[in-house]
Amino acid sequence: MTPEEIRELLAGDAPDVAPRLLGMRLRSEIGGVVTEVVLTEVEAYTEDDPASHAFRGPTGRNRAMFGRAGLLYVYRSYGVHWCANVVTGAEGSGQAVLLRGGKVVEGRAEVIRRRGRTDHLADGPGKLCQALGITEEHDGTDLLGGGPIQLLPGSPPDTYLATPRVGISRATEVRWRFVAVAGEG
DNA sequence: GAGCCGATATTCT
DNA sequence: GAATATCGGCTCC
Repeated sequence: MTPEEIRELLAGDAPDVAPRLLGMRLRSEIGGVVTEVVLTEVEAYTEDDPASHAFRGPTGRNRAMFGRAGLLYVYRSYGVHWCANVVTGAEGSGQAVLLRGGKVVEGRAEVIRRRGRTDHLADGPGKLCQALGITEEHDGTDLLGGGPIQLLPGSPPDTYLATPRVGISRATEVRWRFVAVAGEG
């Protein structure tokens, strides 16, 4: 799968794109140090979704969500953690897929150093960002343009679950959280 | 393992 | 002033 093919895939709607991100790899190269995870848990957020940051239109924080498919949207959660999303859909539509968790496959020693522990390295959105060193400086960067944060093809899981999303109070009935079950890499 | 709680930027009421 | 797309440390099983 080429970067062009991934971009084409990401131009679809977030709920369709999200499960296809499972098994793909997210790689970061910061200061010459490479760390990489395989994505195992994601959530879709769309333009007409009351739980989405884009629901009330563009703001200073969410402007990256309205860019072209394949951009990275980074926001601060609870004033403490960073969370990363892949922008999907047509430019200006305000969709994204939240990257909720992954499995470290490269640069494990560096991830342990960044996280300050040896377990639960990237099993949550804030942890995944800390593991890869993703911060506000990467907000709006292109994941398919050879930048420091890259989305690469991988092996899709054998199966995945679709469940309600986590940590939200509106539109809780849609099952737009996708979790890899087996063969995640 | 489950439940409580503090940290705190951005947005909304 | 309140809520939020969280996490880690603590307590009590």
